[in-house]
Amino acid sequence: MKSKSTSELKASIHRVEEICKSNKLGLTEIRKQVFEIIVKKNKPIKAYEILDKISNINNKPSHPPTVYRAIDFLIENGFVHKLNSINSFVGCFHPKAHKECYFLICKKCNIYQECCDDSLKDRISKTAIHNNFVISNTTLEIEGHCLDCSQK
Amino acid sequence: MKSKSTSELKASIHRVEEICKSNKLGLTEIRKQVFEIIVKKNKPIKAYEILDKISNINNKPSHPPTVYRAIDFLIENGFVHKLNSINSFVGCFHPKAHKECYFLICKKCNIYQECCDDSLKDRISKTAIHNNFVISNTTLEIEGHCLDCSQK
DNA sequence: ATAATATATGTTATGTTATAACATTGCAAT
DNA sequence: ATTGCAATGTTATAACATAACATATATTAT
Ligand SMILES: [Zn+2]
Ligand SMILES: [Zn+2]
Ligand SMILES: [Zn+2]
Ligand SMILES: [Zn+2]
Repeated sequence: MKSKSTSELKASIHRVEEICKSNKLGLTEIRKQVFEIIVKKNKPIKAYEILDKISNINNKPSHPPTVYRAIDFLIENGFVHKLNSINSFVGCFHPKAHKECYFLICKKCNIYQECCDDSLKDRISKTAIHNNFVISNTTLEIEGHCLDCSQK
Repeated sequence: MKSKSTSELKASIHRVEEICKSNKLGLTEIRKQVFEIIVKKNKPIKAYEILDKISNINNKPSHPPTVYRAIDFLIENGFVHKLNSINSFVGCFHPKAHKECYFLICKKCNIYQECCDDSLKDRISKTAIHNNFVISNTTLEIEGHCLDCSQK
């Protein structure tokens, strides 16, 4: 459950800029700010915490729709994920590389780990097929304690 | 994605009563009412819909804490699951038989299917072990369309 | 360049989901 | 009877999210 280095964070931001440029996606100032806030936090972050930070950065109060719209854009384009079990958002460090990924979330220190496991994806899609079910979205979130926190 | 018959629903309610009796769990009137409302709905149900129904049943307004407390009791004892991706609750039809189960949720007709798949559980727990992670709770929710709805 | 169009943001208000805090009740053990 | 405990009632508010409409900014067509 390693945390991200500064260079990884910068690379992540740069990658999003590139993807938006080449796909003609409007990465506006607000959307960029929201993405940066999310990846720099490096832990699951809540919408209203983002709202506070945006307000501070721009020296004027922003409002919930501003933040939620930016989040929607980022999620739609695979740059950010929502963790439904904790109403929080995290940056994706391998956008466009996956459809389903899953998350280990430490309840104590709030650190998280995004994982991709093809065999897990396979099992899930086999189950879906077996049930004649067409998947549009998968939520797989594992809450518990990371090594550090479970040893304390 | 078959729906439950009346007898299955009754059996489910009866089973909870038995489990509570033998485990000395206080299945109070309100808790029982909430459980019945959830299983009879037979689709994911929202807390405030339960609240309305409880108020009607008892001919007096109930309040959110009443419902949320009952839900907490039912979840703690494995009788009910929360679907985090849609802020809704469903009855469990095999309580005590599992730790992790997962859900196929149709976005259109709102029907759901609870599944248990040992190989899936195994994969998840292997990932957790590999990451030195101690699981306390797993959320696996698959949204999409059921056979009927994807054919329409 | 100008107008038309689409996209994004600002703003106000409100809807939805969930919990904190404290009072009251009912019941069982001493 | 008194204490203790578990559950519920009650009031208020916290936390999360969106509807609706106004305004601004960027793109495109003329
Ligand atoms: Zn991702
Ligand atoms: Zn931790
Ligand atoms: Zn279950
Ligand atoms: Zn359906």
